[in-house]
Amino acid sequence: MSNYTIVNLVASSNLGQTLDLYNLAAAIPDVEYEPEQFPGAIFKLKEPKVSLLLFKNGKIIISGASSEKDIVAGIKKATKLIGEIEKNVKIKASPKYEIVNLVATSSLNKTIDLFQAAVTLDDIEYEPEQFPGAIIRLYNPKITLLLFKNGKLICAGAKSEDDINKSVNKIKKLLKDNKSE
Amino acid sequence: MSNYTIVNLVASSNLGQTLDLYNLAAAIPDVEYEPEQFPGAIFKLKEPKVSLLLFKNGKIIISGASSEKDIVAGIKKATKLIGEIEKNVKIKASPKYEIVNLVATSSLNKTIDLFQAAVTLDDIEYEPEQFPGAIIRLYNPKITLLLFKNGKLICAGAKSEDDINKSVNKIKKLLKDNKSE
DNA sequence: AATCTTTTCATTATATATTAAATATATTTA
DNA sequence: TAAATATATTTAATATATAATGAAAAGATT
Repeated sequence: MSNYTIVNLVASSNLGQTLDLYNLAAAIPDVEYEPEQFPGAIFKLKEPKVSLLLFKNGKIIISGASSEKDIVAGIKKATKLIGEIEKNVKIKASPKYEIVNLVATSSLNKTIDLFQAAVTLDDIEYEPEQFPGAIIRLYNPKITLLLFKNGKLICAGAKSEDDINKSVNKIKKLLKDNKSE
Repeated sequence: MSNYTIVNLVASSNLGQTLDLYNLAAAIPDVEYEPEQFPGAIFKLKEPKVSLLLFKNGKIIISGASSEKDIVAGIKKATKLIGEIEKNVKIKASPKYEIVNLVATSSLNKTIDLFQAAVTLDDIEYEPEQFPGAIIRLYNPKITLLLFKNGKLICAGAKSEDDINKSVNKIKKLLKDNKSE
């Protein structure tokens, strides 16, 4: 089992009702809507601290949570506030949603020679001038890792915690012999 | 007496002989000369770690030292290396030089409300969007201070340590009543 | 059919911005 | 033609921006 910390969850859901985004933005101070800039309205909640993207067709995206609990709480709270304006929108006890992206941090607990890693591994990009971390792509599970020379890493694109576990274990194995002075 | 740390000394001196900068750059690897870019040649020493600007007329500028000892050592070492190329240049036991700028850091040991300082003091500029520190100009001695909200400050433009002492004491007095929450 | 727009989050390194001073060139402004 | 600014060197302080990753959504643009 690997050690990691989930730092961001992104989920999609559907309110099942069309939304009048202009109306919502006018009625709720925390809703920003600039259709010229982006077709979705932005709804920022303080507690739980998550951001929602609201679309005309009722689909929504929730991001910024670090647990599924906050995803659910965020959907419920937003639904409640939206429901006060748009009468057709109802709060559900167990809103359906799908986790589309999970971002986590972890550490190999040793410094890494990224130049060496760049020649040892296959799907790795390392351009220190452009970005200080190396970009490693794994294909099963399909996730992308950002690896830094102090051994800290970011795992992005996971659909489940199992994906994170597998990829952290995989990269640990791949870099078992990486030695930095 | 105030607490401060000298972080940079700039001094000017004169070798008393004209220099062939092209020749020096060709003979000494650490001398860079690009007349299109700057009329002086740049001579970087590792020990002591100082940089010298060499001009055709023999005048030189030494910067990067944190003590006069390093200024003297830097002039002697550079003179020796230059003397091996330019035979007229001689090493002096006590080279003459003038300290033209002294930069020091210090601290008021308390956080400062820079917005409040900006309205309380006279010759102060504070534009946080542009630079996080406030710029304070003192006229006797004529030095400029950069003051940060954590109380740390930089004193630039001093000709002597006495100038630093006086200005740090002065700003301490001026900000005696500045209270930050 | 791609790519851009926006939101979130961790990570790290680098760049920017500012100050003073001397030096000596070129360029720009008045 | 005189004065001012640009070039380059050094040094501390600090805040902010950038770079890159992934994913969904629905528009506009290429």
